[in-house]
Amino acid sequence: MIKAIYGTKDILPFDIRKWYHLENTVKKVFRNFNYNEIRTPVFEETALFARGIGEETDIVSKEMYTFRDRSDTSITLKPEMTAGVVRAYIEHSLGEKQPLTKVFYISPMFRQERPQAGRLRQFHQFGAEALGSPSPLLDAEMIEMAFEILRSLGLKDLSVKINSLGIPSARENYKNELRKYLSGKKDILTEESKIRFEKNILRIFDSKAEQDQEIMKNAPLLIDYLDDESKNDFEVVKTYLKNLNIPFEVEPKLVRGLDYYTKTTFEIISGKVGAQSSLCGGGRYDLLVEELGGKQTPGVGFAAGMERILLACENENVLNLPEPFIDIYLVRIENQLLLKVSELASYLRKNDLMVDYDYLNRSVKAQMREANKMNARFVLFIGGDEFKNDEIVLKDLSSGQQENIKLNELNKLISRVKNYGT
RNA sequence: GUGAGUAUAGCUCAGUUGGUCAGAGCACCAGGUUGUGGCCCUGGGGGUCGUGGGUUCAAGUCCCACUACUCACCCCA
Repeated sequence: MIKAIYGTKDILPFDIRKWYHLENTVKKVFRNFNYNEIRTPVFEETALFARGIGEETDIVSKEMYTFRDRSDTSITLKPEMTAGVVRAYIEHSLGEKQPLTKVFYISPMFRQERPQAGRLRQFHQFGAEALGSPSPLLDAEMIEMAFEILRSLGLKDLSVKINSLGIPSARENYKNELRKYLSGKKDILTEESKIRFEKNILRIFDSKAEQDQEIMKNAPLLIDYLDDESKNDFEVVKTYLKNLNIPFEVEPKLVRGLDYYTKTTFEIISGKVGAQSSLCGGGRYDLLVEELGGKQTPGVGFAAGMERILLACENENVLNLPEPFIDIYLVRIENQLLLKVSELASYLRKNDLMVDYDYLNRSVKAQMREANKMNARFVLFIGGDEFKNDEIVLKDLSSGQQENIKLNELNKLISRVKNYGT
């Protein structure tokens, strides 16, 4: 048997409602903030991600689905969306058409990691990017949108963590301080962290190993070494968040693993989804557009993991979706009336009703069971004496009441069905 | 890449120290007076117990290998 690729999941018909619900919530919130959707290809030239995300990052160095196509071009399935959005922004000169570009996306992403709860190899993210303004107002807006989406889904067990990484020169100064602090203690770090010491010293803060955490507890904090501008912007972000009643914690050890972040970074964590608790993360990236060959353009954005959010919704039991139903199930009393049934179904469907009927030549009883299972509001009987008198029988399944309707008065039937429950 | 755990019907799982152990519930199908559902009752289909070896008179039940899946590390959404 051929099975789905390791780390990929089918979204089956009875699960799709959850996805529609999530997607609709996402689109609604983004629309209210006037973000428009952008769709970029699922694959890009490998160089885009290598330059955008950073060669040394885990994503680029060991998690990308990279292959050569028949023209020997190195292609990569997108592991995140920001690089592609920025590429499109530059390629289509969006910055020339309007000073500020606000976009959102909903898309599958691909990373070859070991799957576990809340982590797949093909997974889905929604997110937003705002390009063209350095204003910390937009940083706060990103957090607000993400929080608003999660909140309107009904999630409660959330915590917002924010930090500032500062501008690169300030960060370099800080890294030197950190190197000084760690130089004498290097030997007691884990092997992993020794490598980080060389490659990306900030990431040592991410380590969950106790011995590392013990050492890092007293390490100098980036937030104390920020440049004045970053410090000021960070204060503005906090002021706005407070004003918006969004609870947050400053987490000085929050380090984003992508190279492009500057200044504000943030993360929203759920206490209900297992080890992969980060539902969304993002931050400012004022140097990325230039890095990818565009004009100097500040940007800020975030991405959220949809599987994780749905997991959180299930574990918090907040997804109270209405039962699916159909309007009418056509029950055929005599099998030779199939042609008439299909004609009626077609007519009713054209009148915007959800209609189904039996395709398996089953008994009336079986057809009724099927109607009940599909949560049909009405059943329409076709056949018998009534049909000989040009009538069909409409039955309201919740009350059990039936009424005969003339075949030339179908409008009456349609309005009856459409006014169900009113 | 590292570690741990699991693997019995479509799904969730029982199967005691190896000897009627191939089961239950749900789901599915058919019937319960010949044209009408939800509840209930009766019956039915469906599994070489992940795969391959081994131990034994006898193996879902013990041992080994392989494969798949799950969780965690790592990393991130």
